[in-house]
Amino acid sequence: MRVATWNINSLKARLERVLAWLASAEPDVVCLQELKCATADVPADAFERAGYEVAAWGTGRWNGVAILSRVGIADVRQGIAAQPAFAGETEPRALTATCGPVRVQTLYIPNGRDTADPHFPYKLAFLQALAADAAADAAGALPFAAMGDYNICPTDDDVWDVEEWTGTTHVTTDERDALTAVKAAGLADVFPRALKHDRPFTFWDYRNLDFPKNRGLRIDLALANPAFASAVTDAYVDRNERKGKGASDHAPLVIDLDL
DNA sequence: ATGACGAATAAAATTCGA
Repeated sequence: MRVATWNINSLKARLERVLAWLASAEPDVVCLQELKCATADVPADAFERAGYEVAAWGTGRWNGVAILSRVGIADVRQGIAAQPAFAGETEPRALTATCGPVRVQTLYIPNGRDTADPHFPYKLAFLQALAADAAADAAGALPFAAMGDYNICPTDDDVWDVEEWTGTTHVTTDERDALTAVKAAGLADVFPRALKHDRPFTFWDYRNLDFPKNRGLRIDLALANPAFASAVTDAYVDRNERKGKGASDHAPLVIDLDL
């Protein structure tokens, strides 16, 4: 089966591209992030016509996550245990569901904004809660992967130019340590292959010709438990989806499984 | 082909993203 994760940067703006990609890539399960719409505004009928059931959680103009599946959706869980709030709100950043033979979690980890911004400790607290939340599924018998936009470059190789990113979020030791703690729950980074160039970046800023110049980051990750990781037959970043008018600034991470 | 940012909200300018 084929599983994918993709930060689409607005479902409303991306719907036609997402539907076209579903038809061409034929994934069985897709974890989406940054819907930027409320749950009630998710066009479930359009996905159903394409053969997918939908579990979604959105509150409005920011954040929002969903899981699409053509192999069933069961045991849906909204948010993570002890999820920290920001500005008094529990934001729509996580959904977990069982889809056929796998259990998946779609994640939109807080950006952090700036190391001096309150959003930064919020990001670290979210990751700390995630490490505890993931432990049970990680140790479970079902193949499980916590995938999505982690907003962290795990290593310097995951940044197009480390010098340019010195002192910014996404590359700090605090964030990388927090990510390591999530992995310590029993999850491994499913490292994808790049379709072009040497490194499998998943995000390129809209500005400054970053995509044509391959100034990218690898921040969209799939952290898998042993049962999931051992079933992986291929993983790649579909950078073709970053091309053209109306593209998201993220490309899908696609994982094929012998399941 | 991949081209100097894009989306939501709201109605011009601001916020957010990474």
